[in-house]
Amino acid sequence: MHGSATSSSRSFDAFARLPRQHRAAFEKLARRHLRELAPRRDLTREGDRPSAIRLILDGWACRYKQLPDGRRQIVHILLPGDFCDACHFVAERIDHSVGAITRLAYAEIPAAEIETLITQGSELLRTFWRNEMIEAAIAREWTANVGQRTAYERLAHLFCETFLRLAAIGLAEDASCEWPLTQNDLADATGLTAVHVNRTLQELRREGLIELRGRRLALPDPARLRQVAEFSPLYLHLPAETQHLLAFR
Amino acid sequence: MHGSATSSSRSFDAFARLPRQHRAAFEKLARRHLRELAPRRDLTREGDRPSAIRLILDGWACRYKQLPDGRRQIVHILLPGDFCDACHFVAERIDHSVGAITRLAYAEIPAAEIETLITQGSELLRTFWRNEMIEAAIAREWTANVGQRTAYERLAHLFCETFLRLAAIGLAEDASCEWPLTQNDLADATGLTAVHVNRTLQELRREGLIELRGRRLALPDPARLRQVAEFSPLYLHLPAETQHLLAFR
DNA sequence: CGTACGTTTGACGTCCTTCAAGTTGGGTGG
DNA sequence: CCACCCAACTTGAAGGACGTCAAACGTACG
Repeated sequence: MHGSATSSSRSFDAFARLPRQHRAAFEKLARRHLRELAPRRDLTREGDRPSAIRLILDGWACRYKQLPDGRRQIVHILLPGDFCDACHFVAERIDHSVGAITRLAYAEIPAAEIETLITQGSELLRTFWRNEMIEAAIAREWTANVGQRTAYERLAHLFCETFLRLAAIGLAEDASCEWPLTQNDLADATGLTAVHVNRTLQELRREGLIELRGRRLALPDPARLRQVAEFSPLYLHLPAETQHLLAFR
Repeated sequence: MHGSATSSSRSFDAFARLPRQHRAAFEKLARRHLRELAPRRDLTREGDRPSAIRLILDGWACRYKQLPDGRRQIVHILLPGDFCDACHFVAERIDHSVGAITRLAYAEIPAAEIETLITQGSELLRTFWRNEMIEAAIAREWTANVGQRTAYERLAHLFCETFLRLAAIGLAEDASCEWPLTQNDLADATGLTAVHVNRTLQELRREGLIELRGRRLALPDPARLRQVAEFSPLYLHLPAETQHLLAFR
């Protein structure tokens, strides 16, 4: 049972990262612009003109780039509470696609409404800027991940990052979380083939670093996983109070 | 002769990307805060607290991430006119390092001075946001580059991107430009070894796609290079009037 | 209950790495 | 002006991580 559109949305606040004075207004707007999307459908296609700001309320999505010859690279995983096209005011065209991994619930807030909020103070602009900064930071880490680490380390790193991000928004209990990504998705995210991902996952299992079946991931030994991955969470720029989660600090 | 601190700074305007109403003020500030740095020195180290906004006036630098065991990944190349720590207001700690490739001339503008400018209008905030968005876009493209392309395509792509960025700021003539990166740097930027970079460069030369010696790069057949690299410049978000440069549109 | 999708396995090939040894060339000092 | 030096570049041989191809197996869902 992956994140159905309603099951997990109770446990966290998708608006928590917005400036305090805009939260209520934003939530009200969101309620008027709710949308849903089936798994494996595209939210955004490369070349689209941004026309609204979308906030993911429930489910997983991914940013990906597709080369002309079909090779696909997932470059970011979007989780509940993430903005998905916050570049409305600063880009003419979107340079990548966004695809739903699970069933998705999101709010699609028209540009004009955001514009109004922005005129009331620069906090929102800073929030979007900060969002963009964090995405850039994660993208840089992914470049390093794919460029420098072995398959084994690469997968370990992806598990660390995603698990910690989930934990930070309250979507992980004890040491386990949902895991809707297929081995194909993992391959596209790590620059490997599905076959090699499969063999490497088996190795991670054999070493007692992950348990993974039935769309669910557990991390029996987070400290060692983190060490294997050479994972350091600084680049996620998580709020201080979430830094202590599990062995991840 | 790479970009010495003064040689090439005449030909372009480092402040061109700033909002019109702030350009003059910015330039004045910059003149009061000029700095230089020797090649191969670090401008910023991972973990630093951002304390000023730096604008590169002349020379090349790079953002890079270093794993605990020494492996290094260059994740972005910084050229004249680029901001180097525009994250002052949105990050507690910097999550990567910035190193000078050539001798560097830059302006280091204290945070407080920027803060003053920002209170005069939201244009500057949007500019920084847009900057961050473009860096994120480039970082995503690099992830795809390292994750999906072969060594041959990867290097071709890096040449396309960097050449076009240089051309867009007037630092490329006919079809050639400075090229201060060593084969070691290229290796760190592409996730390859220096040995394999060397062999792959020879192949690119043999195919008539690049000429590279004495810190200078020429692209005899940009259209074919672009095709080999599957390069599409959308993600650079260059102003429309630069899109036509050479065969790159 | 069948079908489609995801996962697993095996054999084999290759792109890229590793290691180790030259060679070239720009810069510096005698 | 030549000798020297060091970094950058080049070359070869051998090995390994990961890719490709093809088939079989498991499992969720209509």
